[in-house]
Amino acid sequence: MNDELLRILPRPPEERADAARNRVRVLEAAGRLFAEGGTDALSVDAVAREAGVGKGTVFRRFGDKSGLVSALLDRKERELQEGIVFGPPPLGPGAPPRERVQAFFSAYITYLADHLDLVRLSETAAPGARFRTGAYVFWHRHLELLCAGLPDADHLAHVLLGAVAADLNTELLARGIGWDRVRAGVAAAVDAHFAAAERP
Amino acid sequence: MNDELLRILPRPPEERADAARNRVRVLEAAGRLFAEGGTDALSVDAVAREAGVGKGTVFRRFGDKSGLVSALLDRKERELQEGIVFGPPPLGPGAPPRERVQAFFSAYITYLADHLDLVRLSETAAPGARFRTGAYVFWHRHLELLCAGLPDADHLAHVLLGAVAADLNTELLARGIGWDRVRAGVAAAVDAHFAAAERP
DNA sequence: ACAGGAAGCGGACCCAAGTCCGCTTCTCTT
DNA sequence: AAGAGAAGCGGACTTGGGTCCGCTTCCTGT
Repeated sequence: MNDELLRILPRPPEERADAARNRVRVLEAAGRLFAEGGTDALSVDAVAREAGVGKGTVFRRFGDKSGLVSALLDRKERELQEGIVFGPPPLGPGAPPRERVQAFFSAYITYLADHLDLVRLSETAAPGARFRTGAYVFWHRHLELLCAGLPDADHLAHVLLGAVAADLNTELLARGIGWDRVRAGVAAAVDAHFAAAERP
Repeated sequence: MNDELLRILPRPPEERADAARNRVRVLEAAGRLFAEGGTDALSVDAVAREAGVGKGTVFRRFGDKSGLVSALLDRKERELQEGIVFGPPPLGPGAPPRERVQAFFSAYITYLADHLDLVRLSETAAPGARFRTGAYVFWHRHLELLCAGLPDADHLAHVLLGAVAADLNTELLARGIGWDRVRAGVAAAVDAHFAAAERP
């Protein structure tokens, strides 16, 4: 009967065994290379060689370099995402929108500060890559919902996310604007928008 | 006597004749190629070939591809810059800061909409290129001065400029968010910040 | 006019991302 | 157990940005 069900309802196409094996090989290789040599060591060729796999395989698995790096970041991103969906307020559900937005940016900036190089790589490896990652879509949607009361929440969410773009903040860091000022600045921007909407 | 002066005060190193000739050749070639085939046709190799010049020459003149494209945009940028420095209010001097900021973004968005592809190329050709162009420095300084009364004008100026980044707006356009909504959204952001500062 | 040195020139070369395609491996079906 | 077809594999190849360096052109001082 189990067999019957399986035949009748062929499960969504699963990853083949060799494919799955190579996925973890590549990811482990990439992690190793990054740990040793930073983003400079992360050429696709080098990753493929270290993983003992052909270059084509890497691209087949991850689409492009940006996808590979995103996959590397996936675990950390998920932590944040779970905190948003299931965690305690103010990051999780339960607090008023304004506080949740503040909590999100505070947490995101921590995440960004911890992984700036990789995030930057994942956002700039291909032009426009930033906006197509699952993560971006998630953050945007989250903010859009929280800003539902404000004018054009869709656009506003994009603009707010622009303030935590990796290449901008790499530049700010280089110019001596530290994470404390970034935190304060972003918080001020969020407050400004919510305050504007709260008034007649 | 003219000769004397010239000898005593050797003018700042001028561009050599052949160099100047090649600069205009390259720029004209690039303009031609772009007019015909858009940004896709703008590979450095193609530009060099069209200009009848070696590839190395292009890089020597313009530094990198981003620099070449910036040079293409230079004329249009200057118009805006002159309007800011010498033109009539509210874009030029004389109007209150808030209105000047609004006027700037309005004008900038018009410029951006007219040259989105080229601006995008100049901002993304090299990672971080955006922040190093003379134009960006100019816009940033302008905004920073106008926002002098607000908290952390330096950071704020960067964040506001983030809202008119070319790759973001390319994406917004693709998602059906038109220039009218961008205009409104940016104007709202500016207003929110100024309003926040005007209150106790 | 000319000599010397700086500035410029060009194209071969390098590196890294991404594509292609003939071959191999897996998995499903009977 | 075996055959067939899909999925995956790998590495040669393409493309495009950027560097290098021996040669040429220009400008300056005499």
